[in-house]
Amino acid sequence: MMEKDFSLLSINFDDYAEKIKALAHPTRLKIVAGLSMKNECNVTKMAECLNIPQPTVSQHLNILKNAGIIEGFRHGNQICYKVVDDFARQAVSLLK
Amino acid sequence: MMEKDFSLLSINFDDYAEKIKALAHPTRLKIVAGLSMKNECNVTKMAECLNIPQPTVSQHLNILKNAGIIEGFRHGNQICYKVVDDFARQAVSLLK
DNA sequence: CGCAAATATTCGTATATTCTTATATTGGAA
DNA sequence: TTCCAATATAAGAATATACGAATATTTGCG
Repeated sequence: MMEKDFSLLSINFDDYAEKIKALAHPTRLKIVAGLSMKNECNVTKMAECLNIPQPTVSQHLNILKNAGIIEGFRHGNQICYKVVDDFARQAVSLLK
Repeated sequence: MMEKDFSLLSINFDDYAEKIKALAHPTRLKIVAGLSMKNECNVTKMAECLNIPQPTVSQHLNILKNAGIIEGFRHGNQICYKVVDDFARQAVSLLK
């Protein structure tokens, strides 16, 4: 099955699985969906909008960051996160 | 952030997260990618191609089935699985 | 410096996943 | 019916995840 599908051979399934795992949580999916519309957002605002504690948001952001999906940019006091991964952006754009 | 994005309000993030979680494993990703090219495949062949034990494959197939991503059709002795979920098909088509 | 706001980290516990091994079920053929 | 191949299920150990609570770090400002 797999050996003969040449087009699949170049895909790094481990890397994608890791990225997908980072997206596989309602809160993180909301964060990425929200960020890919808003362009960027700081942590406190996300925590308010999602109505969950700030440390929990930071933990989710860290998971997304480690997966290479988002990056944070400091603006003075606060840190604005934005989506930097094309696959994640495209995947989230499939949601409806 | 979230409240004002009307286009996000209709998305069921819990359902999608569950589906995405089912895809968030290298083996399951390979299975879905393989099936969406091959159209269908039985369990023994998948186990051979992926080089993993048959019970492990069955367990992964069960996870994908419970998430509504694949369905199995019995052909005599064996069961052929195929992808029946559009989101999963589209998501996997993003891999490269 | 010293304080307050924004964000990150740590830790403990509860729960979920993954994989292996062993066993059960189902269908076809002799 | 009996055997074999294909598939599924069960049980248990190891590992990973999730989340709340407490604490730490960083930055800007007076």
